[in-house]
Amino acid sequence: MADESALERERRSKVARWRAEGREPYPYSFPGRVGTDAVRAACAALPPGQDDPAHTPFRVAGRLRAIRQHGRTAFADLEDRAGELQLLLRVDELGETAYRGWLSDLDPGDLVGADGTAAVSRRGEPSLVVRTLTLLAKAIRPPPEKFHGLTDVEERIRRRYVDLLSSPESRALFGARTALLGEVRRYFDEAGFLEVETAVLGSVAGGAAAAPFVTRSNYTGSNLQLRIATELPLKRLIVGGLEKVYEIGKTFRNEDLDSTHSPEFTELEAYWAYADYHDMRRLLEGLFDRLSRRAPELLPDDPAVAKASALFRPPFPTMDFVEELERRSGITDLLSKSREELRALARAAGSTVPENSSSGTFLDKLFEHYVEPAIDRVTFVVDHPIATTPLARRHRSKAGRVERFEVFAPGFELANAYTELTDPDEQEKRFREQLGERGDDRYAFDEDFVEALQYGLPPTTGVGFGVDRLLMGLLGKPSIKEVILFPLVRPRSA
RNA sequence: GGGCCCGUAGCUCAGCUCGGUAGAGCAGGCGGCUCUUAACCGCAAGGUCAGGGGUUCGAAUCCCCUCGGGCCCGCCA
Repeated sequence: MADESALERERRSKVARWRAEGREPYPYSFPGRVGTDAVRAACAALPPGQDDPAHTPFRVAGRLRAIRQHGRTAFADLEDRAGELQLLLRVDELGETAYRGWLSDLDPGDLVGADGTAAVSRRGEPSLVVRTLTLLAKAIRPPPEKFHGLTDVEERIRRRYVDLLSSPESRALFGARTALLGEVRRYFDEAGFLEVETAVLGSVAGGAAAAPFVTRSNYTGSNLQLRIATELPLKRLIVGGLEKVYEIGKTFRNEDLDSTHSPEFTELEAYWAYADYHDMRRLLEGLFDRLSRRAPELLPDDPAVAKASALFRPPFPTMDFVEELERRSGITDLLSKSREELRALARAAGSTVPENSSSGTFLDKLFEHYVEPAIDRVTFVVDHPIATTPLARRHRSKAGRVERFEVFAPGFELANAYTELTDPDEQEKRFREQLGERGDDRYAFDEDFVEALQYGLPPTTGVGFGVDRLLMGLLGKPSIKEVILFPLVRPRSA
């Protein structure tokens, strides 16, 4: 890569030639252009082989994808965000000198503007008969091969811009991501939730069990952590009387990247005062229903999307965590098992989690082993044992359980919701229990949060879910990297 | 952290099993062609075979190490 390729030399010499002729290969602007869809629309009324008799002028701009020369006529495909449009270059329109000049100076990948009139080719392709071309930026590097594009996963991630410029499908996918996020926002807004932004940097990352990224503040002279969840600040806002809040933002966990985990991911959490987890379930079901209808509209050409998003249409099956686990594993009386017994059962199921893990971890491992592989549709798993989380409220009728549900898609967990624990004294006790059982200082005891609860947290339900995973599920993508524009990669070796 | 697999021209790939000194398509160059759309036809050009080391008369090919990536497992919500 140190030496530029012969291709680049060739393209640079074209830039030099351009400048030598007093023309700017990288102009400042190109006002007045319309989308290629406007020209296609004007072509809709024309029969094959016909130029627009009114000669209505159009100005378009975009990237050249392919150039097909036929001696005294040539075709070029111009692509903008609205789609692709065929440019028709004729010696008769441009004159011999200009025609030859353009064909020798232009390459696939160049950004060009074109002025001309609508026409439909004899083969029926909507086209623009070009009167004037303008070079808007010369591409020194050639685009990927026109048919296969960029296929190497690493290259698609490291140079996402090349993936995007060469793949309309990729652009459509990330466009759909933004549109679906907009749909999520509208849904929560319409339901009366206030979108808020809480701090990414703080002295203690809490609300989940995960290793944080640590950074340093020059101002305070102390270490700061990047948030691992937004749960605790959002509940403080409920204490503050905001009643219904949600946040969509990046959350950071200092872990490996794999097909369902990314060290930085987009999380949505929502908290709703005076409601419980049954209400939250209904709210989420409505959201899933809406997204499952929207996704195939956004990507109508992808059959995988239609199939995957159909899984997000209600009604959803419900699984009782304890009953389902007992049924599938043959274990009886699960809730009365000691930590040692749970550890032995987890080991027997093939788990290698450390000796000193908590009861909750062993229960999670058992569920993961016996139940998760059997989940083949979007499923609500409900009423987990208390030991699995310190933040959910005890179940009002099932002993030894909390009011919690998790949503599972085939292959991964999507969402986690509770009727929140609001009693400050029990919250403090539960924090201490987890801390004591695990002896792990990553479960930082957030005293200020307990103090906030002492001012009074109304009855509240809350949910958190990974937006990237939701998109994977809706769009049928097997890897989280497919739905994140710039996933973390190691630096390339020197 | 463990296992398996991959890295060849700007891009997409073949060659590696069984060692003999690198091949195609696209893109680019030159020439031809007034309706193509993965346009077509002809000619010429294009390579630190990821990097380093080893075995060998000879290494893209076999062995070892390093880097980057993929998949699975582990860890981690």
